[in-house]
Amino acid sequence: MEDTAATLAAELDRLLAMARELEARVDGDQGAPGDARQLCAALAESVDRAIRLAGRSPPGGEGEGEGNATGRSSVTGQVRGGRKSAADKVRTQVRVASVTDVGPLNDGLSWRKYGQKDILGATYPRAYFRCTHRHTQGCRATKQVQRAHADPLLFDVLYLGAHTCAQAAAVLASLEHQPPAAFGLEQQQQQSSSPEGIQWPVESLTPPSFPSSPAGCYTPGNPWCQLAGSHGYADMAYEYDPQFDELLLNLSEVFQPEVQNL
DNA sequence: TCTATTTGACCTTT
DNA sequence: AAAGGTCAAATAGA
Repeated sequence: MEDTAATLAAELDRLLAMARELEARVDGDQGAPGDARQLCAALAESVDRAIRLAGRSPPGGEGEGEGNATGRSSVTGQVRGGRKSAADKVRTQVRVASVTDVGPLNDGLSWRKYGQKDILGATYPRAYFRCTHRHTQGCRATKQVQRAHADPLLFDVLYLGAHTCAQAAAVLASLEHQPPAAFGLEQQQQQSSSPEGIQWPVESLTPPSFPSSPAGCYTPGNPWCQLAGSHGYADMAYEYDPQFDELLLNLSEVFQPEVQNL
C-alpha cells in the first residue's frame, strides 16, 4: 500500500521535473507561442498540486525557484538519522533523478568507492564513496549513494564531511565563472554526446560506482566531472563543515535550490 | 603494472 | 545484539 503511494509520488516527481524542463525550454524559445508557455506553466502547477495531494512535498520544497534556467534541479533538506551523530556535523542529502537512466548527479569531484552495504528495509544497497584525494591530500569528504526504494531512477546522495582537497577548490573556482544557464545546457550536451556516458541499467541493484579519476578529472570531456550531471532533476541537500559552506553556497546558486540545514 | 571496484570481515554506535 | 560504516584483500580493467 505504502509502496503504491511512494511510487505514485516518485512518478509525479518525474512528471513535474519533465514539465518544468519543458517549461524552461519553452521559456527560452522566443518563437514559442504564449499559449504554449502558459500551458507548460499550468502543467507544472498541476503536477505540483498532484504531488501535494499524493501526500508529499514536491521536489524543491514549495516550488519556488523551480522555473529556472536549467529547470532540472531542486533541493530539499532531509533529516536522516545516522551513526555520524548530528551533533558532529550538519547533514544534507541529495536526491537525484536520472530521467535518461544515465546515472545520478556528479558533483565535479573525484570519488572512490570503498564499500557497499545492504540496508535494513531498503530495496537497494547503499554505496560508500570517499574523496579520491583522501590519502594524498587528507581530504575527509565522503558520500553515500542509494537508489530510492520507490523509483530506481532516483538516488539519495548523502554528503558527509568537508572537502579539503585542491580539486574542491578548483570546482569552486569553475562554478564562479560559469553561468547556471550555460552550465545546464553544456551539461546536457556533454551527457548526450559522450560515448563514455555510463549506463546504469534499471535492472542493476548496485548504485553507480562513480568513476573517479586522477586530479585532472574536471575536464569537459569527462561526463563524470561535470556538476549536476543528470537529466531530470535533483533534490539536493548537503552535509558540510563550515569550511565547505562556500562551495555549497555556490552549488546552491547553480541549482537555485532551497537548502535547509539538517 | 597501476588504479579502481567488489565484497566479506571487522569496528563503532545505538 | 543489531545495524551501519569502514577496512583491506582479491579481482578486474586499462
